[in-house]
Amino acid sequence: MLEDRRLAVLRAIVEDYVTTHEPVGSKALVERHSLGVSPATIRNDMAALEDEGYIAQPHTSAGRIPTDLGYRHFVDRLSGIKPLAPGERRAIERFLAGSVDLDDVMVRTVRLLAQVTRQVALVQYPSLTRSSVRHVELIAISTTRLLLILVADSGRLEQRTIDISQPLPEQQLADMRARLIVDVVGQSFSSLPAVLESFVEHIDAQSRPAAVAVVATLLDAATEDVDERIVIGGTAHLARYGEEFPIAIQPVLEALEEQVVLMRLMGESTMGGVTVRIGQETEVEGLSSTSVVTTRYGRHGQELASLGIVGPTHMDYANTISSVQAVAQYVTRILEEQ
Amino acid sequence: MLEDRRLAVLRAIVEDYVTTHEPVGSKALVERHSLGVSPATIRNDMAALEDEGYIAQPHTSAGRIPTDLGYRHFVDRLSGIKPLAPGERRAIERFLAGSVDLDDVMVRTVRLLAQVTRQVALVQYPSLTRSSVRHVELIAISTTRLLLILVADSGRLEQRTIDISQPLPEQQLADMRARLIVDVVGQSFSSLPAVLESFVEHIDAQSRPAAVAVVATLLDAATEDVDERIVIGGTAHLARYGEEFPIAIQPVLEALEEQVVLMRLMGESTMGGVTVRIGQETEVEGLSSTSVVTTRYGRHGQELASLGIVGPTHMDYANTISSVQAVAQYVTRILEEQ
DNA sequence: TTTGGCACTCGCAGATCCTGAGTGCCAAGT
DNA sequence: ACTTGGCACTCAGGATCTGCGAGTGCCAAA
Repeated sequence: MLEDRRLAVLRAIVEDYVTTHEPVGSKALVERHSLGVSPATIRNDMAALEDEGYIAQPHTSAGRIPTDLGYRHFVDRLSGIKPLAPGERRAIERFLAGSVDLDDVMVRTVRLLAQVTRQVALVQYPSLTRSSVRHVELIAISTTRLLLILVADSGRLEQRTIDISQPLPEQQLADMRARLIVDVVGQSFSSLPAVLESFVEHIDAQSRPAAVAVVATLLDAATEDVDERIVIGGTAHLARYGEEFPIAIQPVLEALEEQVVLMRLMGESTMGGVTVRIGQETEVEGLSSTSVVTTRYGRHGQELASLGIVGPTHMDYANTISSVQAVAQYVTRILEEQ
Repeated sequence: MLEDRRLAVLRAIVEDYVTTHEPVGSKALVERHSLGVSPATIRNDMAALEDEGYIAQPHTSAGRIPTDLGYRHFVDRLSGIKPLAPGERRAIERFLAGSVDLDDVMVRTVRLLAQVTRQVALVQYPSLTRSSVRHVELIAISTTRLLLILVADSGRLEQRTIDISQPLPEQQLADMRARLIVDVVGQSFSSLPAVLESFVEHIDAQSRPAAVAVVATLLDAATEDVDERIVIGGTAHLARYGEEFPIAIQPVLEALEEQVVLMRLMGESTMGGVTVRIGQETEVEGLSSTSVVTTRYGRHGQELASLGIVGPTHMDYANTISSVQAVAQYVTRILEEQ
């Protein structure tokens, strides 16, 4: 009972702070929520909550604001995910429907996510290692230069140019291409090293050197996960707070330009469900006063990559979480149609 | 003589303001520059310059700051472009050298440009309409679905999926692909509508519907310039000023998210040389207190697209212009090597 | 045309004061 | 064992005031 009320108080504080962005006091709390007790009682509870580290005072004689821990508790106890309004669902669907290719899907998704959540949005390109080869193409663009194109079933395209020491006769190139297609199409990218192990041996001794170069380049492209691409959008939303709140935008923008940081944020998502990292939990210097909400999206049950948002710790978690989840679902659906 | 000194004063004011970011007064001016006259004289000149609209006072009893017009005059009279330091040149070269594909070149370029100029950098992907077709590929990904891949000689890749009403026999697909390659490879994208006019007629009546769909999609992809992609980097530099100066970052960030705005900025560059748009000249609401410096880059003498930076009007124009130009030159070189 | 002199303006920084929201604690009430 | 009204206390933020000094415009003399 007593515990119950305390949690109700914490919840009320978070809710009020999220909407007003101002420290919330005991009196305001009882007025805005029907807690059925007097301010003095609330004050006792607040003192307790402060001792436990869920809320804090910016200074004496100001109201309380939730700490990272406070938000964490609030988020963990978030009952069900709010379903989106039908209008919103339709808007999302329409927004994504006209995409012509993967780049287009990514760009539209990031814009959509930024717009719906009114936060900075991040969308990671589908990982190659989790995709399969839809097609591979080998083209001569000069006598000593080949162009290798990889098409993933997720729609991702990769290209590499390959310098070969000696010209490769047309027929040999055609053979190699055919052989490559047979060996590789339909295989998962992660299995390519094994699949291609003996590739070179089946090639004419004469064009072995070229084959070696091709295999090396292909494997390089297929496993290059370090360089995964991430699209960012809605950075203008950062400035919206910027002026008024203790969020210096510069460190945030700087963090968002660090590929490494982004990969960490997007990569660590737990499988299934939505991951919320609050304040310090992001473990990124510049993001210590922001929260990161991510989830995975996929294709035919396979999880391909992550998307999510970055916003101030005092965001509307309930709505944000459901929006992120909804967008992920729709992207999944769109990708399956492609 | 008198005119000469006035211009020297304007120049001095711009230079001082650019370094200190504080209104500059007559006394400080004579101290920092060897103008050989007294402050009182300078004051007269300043009054004249103010009448002509080159400088302004934020308030009575403060120094003067240059107006857009003042910067414009200063920039127009910028003698020669400063060459970069050899160290800088080498750094640029090294930075770009390791690129594996076009995406990589674009991303590296935007980072480089942001880093060198310490401003927000913009890089536009090579325009399709100004490129030629290096290769075209047509792949069946299901019985009623084709994948069309276009490779531009600039390294750009485009893909489209095509739904066909009836399955297309393998041989027919191969024929169409071969025919397409013969007709299209080496042609400029802008000539494709003419080149493909009679394509359908040379195709078996049986697979005409598919051919029609393919041609339509191909032309659609080839002429879709509205949707040109632009990479942005270094937005964190905006915040560097942000707090201290009358640049509200939000409108700038918002402007940078508008595809239309970006296209206008990048598109209007005059051929050859560097374009500088100062303040209001950008003709973009949110960018009225920023300047935009752009230039074109290309490949084998052909201008493909633009790159440039966005920064506060009080930037170091001399250095910025030469950096932008230098980066454009190196990108051009790198693209030619690919 | 330049220059020194001089009165004038006005933004800014610092100091001071005041108000009110919000607290913690205590003693009384249930 | 909680809850509650009362009360003294704290302190951030806004309002007001003041003095300083940078910088100006103008004028008369060189």
